[in-house]
Amino acid sequence: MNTVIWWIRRDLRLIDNAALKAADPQGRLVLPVFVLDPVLLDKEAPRRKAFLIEGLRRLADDLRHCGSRLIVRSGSPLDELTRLVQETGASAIYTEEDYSPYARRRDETAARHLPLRLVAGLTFHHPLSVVKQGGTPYTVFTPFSKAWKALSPPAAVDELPPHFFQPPPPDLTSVNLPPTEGSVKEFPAGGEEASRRLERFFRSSVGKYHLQRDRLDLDGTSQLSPYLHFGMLSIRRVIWRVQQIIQGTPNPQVKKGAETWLNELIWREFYHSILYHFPFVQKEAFRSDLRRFPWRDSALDLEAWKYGRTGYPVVDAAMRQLLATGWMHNRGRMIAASFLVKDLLINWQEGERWFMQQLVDGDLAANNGGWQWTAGVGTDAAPYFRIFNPILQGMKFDPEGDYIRRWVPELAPLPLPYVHEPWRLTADLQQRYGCRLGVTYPYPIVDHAAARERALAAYQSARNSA
DNA sequence: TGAAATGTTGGGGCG
DNA sequence: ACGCCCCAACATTTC
Repeated sequence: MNTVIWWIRRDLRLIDNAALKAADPQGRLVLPVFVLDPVLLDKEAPRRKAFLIEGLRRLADDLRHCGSRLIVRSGSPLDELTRLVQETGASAIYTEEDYSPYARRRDETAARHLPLRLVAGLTFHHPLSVVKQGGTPYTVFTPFSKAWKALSPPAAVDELPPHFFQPPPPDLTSVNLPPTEGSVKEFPAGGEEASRRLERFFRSSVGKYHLQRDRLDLDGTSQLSPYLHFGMLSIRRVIWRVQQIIQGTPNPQVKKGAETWLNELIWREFYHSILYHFPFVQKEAFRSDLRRFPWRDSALDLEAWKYGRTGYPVVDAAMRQLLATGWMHNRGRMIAASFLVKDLLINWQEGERWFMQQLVDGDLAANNGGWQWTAGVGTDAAPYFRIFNPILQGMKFDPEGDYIRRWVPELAPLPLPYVHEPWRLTADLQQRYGCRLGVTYPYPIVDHAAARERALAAYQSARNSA
């Protein structure tokens, strides 16, 4: 019987998996293989590693139920796959194409030595198919999204996993998955959980998404990003479903919410496309005129930001949510990022690195794109003078202060105006609420009004000297 | 996917 | 009744 390998990387699912389908488990002996690559895993953030390993366990269970077995190997993918092809006589290796720079180098090398078949699936539309006349890529979101929407969608989705696999030969060795040190309790891994969340989001939140998505104190977002990052959920299936809602709903509110959410998914597609076409953004700013910039070098301020001790409640709440859960509300990401870059004037790449170390959904394309956007150095970036006021952002998107109280417990007793501006507490009030400024909660590490002027001046001079 | 500064308007208090 | 001023509310411009 013809034997092929399904090389699993960021597509940890059986439902609607294009690479798996191309491997054809109904017609051939498909060997599901995951290679623990030390180049990737040794520097992977602990939380993402735990999420990945747990996801592999779930996938192994799912495969067992389909009569198969997950083969896990450890080492360089090229070596391990070469060995597997020799051991099994596999005629082809099917795998989902990954657009990140390391993955592309790895796969190019593998393709020179092995019968590698790359199958699209990481994004709904391949970055090469959303391009301008003449084939040049878009660098501005709105025209990108227009072109994206004008494309005809890929083939229909498989809503069920393949029922039956040929079992791999029993003597084929597989290493144990490493033990996971502390799972991510807010995000149980696996396709089943991902599907449950998708259905819950469609049932209860998508219709209000446009109204609630920016509210830090509400659960208005889908929280699907970790699952999409590792392909525990098919982006194709997700987008199919949301398009069905947009076209099928008689309710204009639901339609609006679904359209707004789809737009966010298109941002994901956009940043994957940017990374694909401009891989250098991993290392430097997209805009060459802002690559040399007078960033401040303050280890102390950076630490205060990382651990939620800036003295600005909404920033600290967001940073502590990240530290505690591995996830941060999107509005929080923008506020915290703006604060690091504009108020502290610290290099956006420091923030990018910290987010990647902490986020369970950390994704090179999306995280890098978001940071470059905030810093105003990327494609279609926020203008340099767009500086978030952390107090106003807090009052607007956490109107009752509940998000702050949840993540910054020392501010929990404070009533409304003070929870956003604790530095305004008089000595008497500090006494009453058990909040001692400079002791239980820090004074602001910068004055926002002054920091704003400083940032404007720095960006002005960088523009002038470029 | 901002915010602050500046400009404009119009209602009301008041001499 | 009238004109003047104040200022809130809104609009526009600027960073």
